[in-house]
Amino acid sequence: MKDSLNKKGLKATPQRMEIIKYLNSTKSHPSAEEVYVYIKDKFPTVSFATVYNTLQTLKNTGDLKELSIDPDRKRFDRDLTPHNHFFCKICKKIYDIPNINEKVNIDALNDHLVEDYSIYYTGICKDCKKMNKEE
Amino acid sequence: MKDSLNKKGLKATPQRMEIIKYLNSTKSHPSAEEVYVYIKDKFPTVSFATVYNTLQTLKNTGDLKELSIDPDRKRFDRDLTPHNHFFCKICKKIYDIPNINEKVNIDALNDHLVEDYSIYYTGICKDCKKMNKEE
DNA sequence: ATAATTGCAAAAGCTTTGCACGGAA
DNA sequence: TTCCGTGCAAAGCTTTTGCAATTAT
Repeated sequence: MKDSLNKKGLKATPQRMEIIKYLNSTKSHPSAEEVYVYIKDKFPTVSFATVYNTLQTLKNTGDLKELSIDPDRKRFDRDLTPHNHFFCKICKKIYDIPNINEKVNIDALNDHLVEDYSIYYTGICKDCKKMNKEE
Repeated sequence: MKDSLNKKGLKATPQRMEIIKYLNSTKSHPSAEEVYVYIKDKFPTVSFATVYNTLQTLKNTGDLKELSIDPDRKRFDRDLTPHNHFFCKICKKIYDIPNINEKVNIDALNDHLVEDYSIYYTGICKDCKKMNKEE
C-alpha cells in the first residue's frame, strides 16, 4: 500500500494509511463523517480537513468513487468494479446491487462522453420494512 | 392548476403558481437557486424559504422529483415519466436519456421495496467536449 | 374565521480553504 | 532539505427552521 501511494507521488502518512485501510474494510459506503469518527478513534488528533483532503486525493487518483445517491451527503465507495446501488430512505444505508450487464441506451448518449454509469434504486430496505410492520 | 392544488388541500398562491409554471416549462432540471432567481424576477419580494417550502411540498405530494445526481446541490424534475439522466461534470447540465425498458436485477432486490430507480450517467457532455477540443 | 403560506432572519449541516507547523521522501 | 500533508480555525454554500404578519379558502 505504501509503495502504491509513493508511486503516485503521494506520501504514505499513518493517517492516510488508516483511512485507506478503513475504506478497504467497510461495505457501508461511508460518508466523510463516518470515516472521521472511525479514524478519530485511532488518531485522536486527526481533523476533518485531513479526512476530506484524503478522500479528495483518492478520488482524483481514481482509487475511490464518490456516490451522490444520498441526497444529504457525499458517500464513498472503494469498490471500483461495475455495480449498482440501492439507497434506503429510512436508514440511509446503501446496498450493493450486482449488475447484470444492463442494456444501455447507447443511441441517446452517442454525443456525450460517458465516463461512468450505474442504476440508482431508492426505497425502503428489507430491515426497515420489517420494523415498520412490527410497530 | 388552481383546482388541482386545492384538491390536495394546498393554497394556490401566486408565488406557488409561478413556481409550478416555471417547473413545467423548463427542461433544465433546476436547482432551488435557479428557481429562486427566476421567480425573484416576477415576485421581487419572494424568499428562499418560499421556494424551498414549495419544492418540499410538491415533492411530498408526488408532483416533483428530487434528483441526487448533482453532487453539489439538489436538482428537481417535473417529468414523472420513467427516464434516465446524464450529468455533465463540467457544465453541470442534466440531460434526459430515454429509457429502453432496461432489464432490472429483480432477484438482488427482492427483499427491498423499490419505489423508484433510474440510470445515472456521468461524464462530459457533447457541448463541453467540443469546447475542450477547440481550446 | 381559520388555517396555510409568506418573508425575514437566524441557524444548522456539510464541505472547503488558508496557513503555520510537522513529517515523509 | 524539500515539499507534501496535517490540524486548527474560519469561512462558504446549500438547506432548514422559528415566528410574526399576511392571504387564500
